[in-house]
Amino acid sequence: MTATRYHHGNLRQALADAAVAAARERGPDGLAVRELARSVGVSHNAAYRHFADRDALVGVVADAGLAGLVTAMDRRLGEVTATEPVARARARLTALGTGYVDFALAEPGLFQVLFTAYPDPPDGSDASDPYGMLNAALDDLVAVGYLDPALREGADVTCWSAVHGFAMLCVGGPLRQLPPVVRDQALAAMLASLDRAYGVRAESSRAE
Amino acid sequence: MTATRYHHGNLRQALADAAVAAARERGPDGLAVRELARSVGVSHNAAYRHFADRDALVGVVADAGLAGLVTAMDRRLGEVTATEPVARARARLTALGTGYVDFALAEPGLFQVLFTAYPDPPDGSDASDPYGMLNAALDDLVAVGYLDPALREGADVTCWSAVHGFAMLCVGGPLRQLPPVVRDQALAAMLASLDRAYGVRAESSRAE
DNA sequence: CACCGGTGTGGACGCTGTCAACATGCGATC
DNA sequence: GATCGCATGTTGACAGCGTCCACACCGGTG
Repeated sequence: MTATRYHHGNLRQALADAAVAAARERGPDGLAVRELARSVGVSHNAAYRHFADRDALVGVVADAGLAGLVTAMDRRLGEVTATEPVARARARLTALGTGYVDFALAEPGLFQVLFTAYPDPPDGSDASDPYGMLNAALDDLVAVGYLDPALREGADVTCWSAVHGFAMLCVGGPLRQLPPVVRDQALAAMLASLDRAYGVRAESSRAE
Repeated sequence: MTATRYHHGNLRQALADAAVAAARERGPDGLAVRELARSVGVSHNAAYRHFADRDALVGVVADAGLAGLVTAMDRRLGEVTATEPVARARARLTALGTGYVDFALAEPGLFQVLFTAYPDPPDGSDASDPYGMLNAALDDLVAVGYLDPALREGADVTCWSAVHGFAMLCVGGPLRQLPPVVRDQALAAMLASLDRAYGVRAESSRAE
């Protein structure tokens, strides 16, 4: 335990912890540098020895949120029991979406902070990033022959958009009052729609 | 012209106009009561004769945003030329989505303000409300025989989520840097996916 | 003409983020 | 082992914010 190292404690970590706690309870607006400093028993401005400005502190909370999001998605991924390749790949895509919304609903404060300060444009190939996880799942869906390769491009943005929009509408958005039961049914219907949209061969996508 | 009626002008309208202008240029954070008062040449606190608090002023901007959103959706609706009922209903749903994103990208500030203060839970039956417009389009899709009635429930939330999520990710979100061309293609792909998901008969939605 | 109430003003309080100057004490150096 | 430097923490200040209160104005009503 290297708790009380320097002058007082290891302030940086203490502030980060307090910031995450505050964000969980009161969302993005609950993150005030002065109040956090006060809450860890240190005078204002001390925080500025460890964080360039408020945004840097928010960034740390965003990182924590991102980690939580990944964890929630991983948890759902782990619950997939199907072994038949196609069924498994489809279930895994749905699991990712469910985990995403799980996190948003369980940690609305962190979720909101995360998307006011998302750690820069994801390249989509990092498997420890939500976007990377999604891409991997979609690639897998192609590999097992369920997703038409012609529909692969843009599928990532489509899936992310659907799930993200659902979360945003339900967390502080216009659908915030939706009863949990209805909400869960709507989510299931949405994920089923995506599954359906991607399981169909391209010839039926003729427009006009 | 009833411009200078009372003491000075009709302050309420002047403040509302200034607020909308500020929101357009600098988003939700650009809405400061004191600054708005200053910008219309009146001392701070004067605004409090016309708006209970800052939230009330933000609400006015949100209303303006909502109106703009409806206008953008209506515009796209008006561009639909198809006459064959099924093709027309499908095109109208896609048009609504396109209009929604049009507005978000053209007026990111208003769009963001709108969704930090959405005028209370929409009941979905008002045809001058975006959610109502969406529901009407979906009902129409059922009426013309394209959308399976069994899939109608939840379709509203699915469509709204997809389009809203796309807008949020592209406006200040992780996908804010997406090149416009790629962005437009992704949107088209998403709308096509929704169209596909709803045009398919239910028997293919068997899971597991 | 007097007055009353809707409207605008000025001042104050407490909160915020951030900068500058000052104090403190750990750890490396002589 | 004493000393010095630098990272760390403190105090004070400034500008900006939202909001409350007391006061000033002025137009329409009695």
